[in-house]
Amino acid sequence: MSADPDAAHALDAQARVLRYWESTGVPDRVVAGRPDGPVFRFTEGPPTANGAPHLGHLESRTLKDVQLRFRRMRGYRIVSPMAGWDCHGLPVELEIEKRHGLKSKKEIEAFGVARFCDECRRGTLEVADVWREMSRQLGYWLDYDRAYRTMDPSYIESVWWSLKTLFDRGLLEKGHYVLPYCPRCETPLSSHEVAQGYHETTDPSVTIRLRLDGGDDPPRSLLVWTTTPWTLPANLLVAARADVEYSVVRTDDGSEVVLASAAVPRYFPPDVTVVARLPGEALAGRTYRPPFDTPGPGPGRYRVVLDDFVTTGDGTGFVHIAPSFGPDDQRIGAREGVGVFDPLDSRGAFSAGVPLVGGKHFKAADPILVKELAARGLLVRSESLRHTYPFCWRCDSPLLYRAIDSWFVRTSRFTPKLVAANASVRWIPAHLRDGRFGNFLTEAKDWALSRNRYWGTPLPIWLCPAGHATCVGSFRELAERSGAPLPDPFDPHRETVDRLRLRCAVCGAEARREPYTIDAWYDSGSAPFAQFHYPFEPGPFDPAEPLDYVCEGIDQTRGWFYTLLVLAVALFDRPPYRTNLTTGLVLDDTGRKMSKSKGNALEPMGLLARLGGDAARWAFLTADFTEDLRMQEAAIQRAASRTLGTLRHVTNFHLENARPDRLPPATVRPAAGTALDRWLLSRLEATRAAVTDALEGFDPRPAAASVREFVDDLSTWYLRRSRPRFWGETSPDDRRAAHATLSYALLGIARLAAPLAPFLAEWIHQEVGERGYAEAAGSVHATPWPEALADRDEGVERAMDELRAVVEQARELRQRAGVRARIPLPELVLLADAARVAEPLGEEGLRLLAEEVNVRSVVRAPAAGASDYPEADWVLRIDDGAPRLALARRPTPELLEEGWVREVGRRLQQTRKELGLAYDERVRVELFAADPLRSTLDRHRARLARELVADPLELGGSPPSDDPTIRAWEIDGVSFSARLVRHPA
RNA sequence: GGGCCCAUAGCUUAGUUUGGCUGGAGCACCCGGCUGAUAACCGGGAGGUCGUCGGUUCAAAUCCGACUGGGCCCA
Repeated sequence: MSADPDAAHALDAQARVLRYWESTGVPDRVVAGRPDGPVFRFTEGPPTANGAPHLGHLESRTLKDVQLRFRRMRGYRIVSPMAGWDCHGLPVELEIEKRHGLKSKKEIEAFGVARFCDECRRGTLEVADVWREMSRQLGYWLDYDRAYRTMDPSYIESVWWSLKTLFDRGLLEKGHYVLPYCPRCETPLSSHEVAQGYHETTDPSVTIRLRLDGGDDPPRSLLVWTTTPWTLPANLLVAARADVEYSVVRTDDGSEVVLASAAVPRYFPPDVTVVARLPGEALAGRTYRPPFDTPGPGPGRYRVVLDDFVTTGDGTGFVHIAPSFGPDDQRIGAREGVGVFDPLDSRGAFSAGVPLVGGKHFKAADPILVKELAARGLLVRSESLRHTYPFCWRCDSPLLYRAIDSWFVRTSRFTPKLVAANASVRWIPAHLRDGRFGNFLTEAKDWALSRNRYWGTPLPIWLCPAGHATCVGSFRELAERSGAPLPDPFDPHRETVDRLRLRCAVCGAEARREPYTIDAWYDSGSAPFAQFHYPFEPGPFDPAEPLDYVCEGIDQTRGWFYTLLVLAVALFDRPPYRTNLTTGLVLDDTGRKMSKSKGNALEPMGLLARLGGDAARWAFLTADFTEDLRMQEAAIQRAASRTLGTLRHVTNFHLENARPDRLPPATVRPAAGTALDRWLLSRLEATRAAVTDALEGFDPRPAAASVREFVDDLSTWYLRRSRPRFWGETSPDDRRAAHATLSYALLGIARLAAPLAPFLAEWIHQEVGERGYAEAAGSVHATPWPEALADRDEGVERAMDELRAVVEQARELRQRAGVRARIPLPELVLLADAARVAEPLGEEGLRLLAEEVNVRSVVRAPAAGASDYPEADWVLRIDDGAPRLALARRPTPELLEEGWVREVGRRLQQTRKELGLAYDERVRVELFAADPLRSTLDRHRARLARELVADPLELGGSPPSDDPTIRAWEIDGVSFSARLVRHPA
């Protein structure tokens, strides 16, 4: 599967762990936490049930899982661990439309609403298995078997309850307002849906003139700029601004045009003749000839009105007003009493009666109308403009703003409460609270809730002929008001509820349902209570308590994070969540947004299959996930193998040593052993404290960093300096102490890393702990979070840091002395303040130094001076003018000889390894060297033979030439060679 | 037009909250060393206008202002 051996090991271990979890039911047992523990409130933001997961989902799910695993180990009960599915809305409808070739609502109605909804219901969870498998391979534990679904009758009933609550509080009302509208889907969208779909586009940018009525001589015209020529047939007014100065300019053809003085340079050369200047006020009330002769409403139209929304930043200082096609237009139209005129049908086509463009789609009308304006001499300038424009977030059609009947949640009535609730939320990163999200709140408009669609939670409102609205808050109420029992089972989607006629709650007349569904974002915002069928069934939902933790991508600030807030405040008068962790976007390695259409998307399932879940998690945990993240597979692999791979190797090393001798793991804190052991255990405890603090604070970055530092220390210092202890080269007791310390540290770090890298942690826990993957209770994820793993000894930690710094400096001295590391030198002297280095480690500290630097002895000499160490015999490290370290420059003849034996032995050991010999397997060795090396080796023949398990070890002067089985080396100008032959089995 | 975030070596980045010793580290590169777990590790080298300009200060990567570039969101 993967070419990388480290990834291959990780995948093997992961597969083993998954088999164990699944065969013993570990996740089922652990996922909800401790039943009697304190409650940790969480809700999984429901993904759209028919979209595939992308890398951003891996990121937020990693961050969710880390926190949930930590809380479980801390003894909390997770409310709730349920997965969730967002089943309703356009995404599903579009898929079904595509599948059946349906192109409009008319065709859907012909297809049959009941049949259509049925198809949607069946089509909604088709990708659930992919999500489940992604979670499995990422190690994201959720309860998928009891996942909540926004289309379930119980869920819908809870949503109805909440709608009725809003209705009774006067927060759910009908209005006729200009809204963003998708002509393809034939439905309005809410502002947070629109927010998902802005992108760059090119539109016409035309300036036309509108001839003013009256006796001007020469005739005067207003210059008007628009990027939506198709709205000109609906023009009813032109707006100017009272306090802006306008200029009357003479044009080449002798006529005069009026425009804001600030706009003159954009349209005319500097030497143009300005006939007059006047304030906008002076133009109020003037009438003009409309651009197109279309039958519009009432009197008062086609005149200049004043409004402060007019700016001169671009355009001409005159704004064409079509009250049906813009929020400001609507407001001004209403104020001026000209009503609205909407020549478009529900699909965005002009009605048949409109000249020139009758039956044409609004976008198709643009060029036709521009051409006509040109023909009539009204077109002053025609360009195109590149700008951002909203498109339908699902079907990508250009939206239009139009006045439409719609039901609203009156969020603008409680904006201050939204702001206050948000103020108490801990946002990570913190700037979102008052920045991007807070900014959005203060501008919050009413929430356009209703959708003119089919597959969604039906709006539970019935209208009687007198216009009284009856909102139904439960199935029981529905049955009572309809006067007949509901079918059993009852599925409250359009095909059933549309048929029901109710008794009006006000006048008792027959009421029909308002034929709308609701925004699917309302469904998902209801998840904290609706997943429990609140308030109809007893359950763990507490209306007084916010969620403790939510975590999603930044795109949810206008989506789920927002709807959670609105509903929590409107229904329960409290914040929705205490901590909100928001991730940035996941970008490709060149910093572009990943998208399937660009072909630059790293596909999450492939990534997981190649690298494993822990590697993917580690990449997200060690990066700054609050920023946009560039993801490169090679970088993920590198980051993961640096820490997780090293930890895996340390574990393997331990197992290779422990198993042949059946040394049991230390499951309780080992008794105080050597300084090195005490140091490692103190570091383990320091790591425990750091990881605990970080995860308590909901930020896993410092936790992952602490684990990485511990693994570095474990591998590059503890193990490196302890090796001979594990071979039993010290004493049996010391071997046991080293083994106990290492196994205890591995079991400890496994528990600390369990929330971060659950597969590796489980593997270590099982392998080192010798649990045999036998029972669910033995899982590392079922163990309590460690309270104290060892005694912290900061004195020892500091001392070891000092000692390691001295080692590095001594190595530098050795290099300056020009003596290879394998040749022992007689002495290292610690001078001045260095003489006190690592004192808490006692004699052992000096021994560690001696071994690591390869000197016979290390001595402290606080009182000595530089003159005691002449340069002929010593290399000195001098800091601030004073010598700190002195290293004897030359080996004695005996040390030199010993060093050469080690050099040769080392090369032969390497050859043994390359031949694939087991470390205790005998080998036939012929060694060739000239004097004086030959006689040196001869004197140490017995020792060499023992270390190499050589039988026999023969020594010759010069090798037979041209024998390809002979290996030759040269060190510092001295040559030797050898032939190793394995004994026949 | 408005809001928010970001900018440190070829790449990834620590340090910015609370101004203070020669701005650390990893990858890659060059030289050398070490290695019976390791794509590990160790020493040395090369590589930085800390985006630009200005201000505050004894002292600015850090605080303030303006600008440039990138990203996200809104209108």
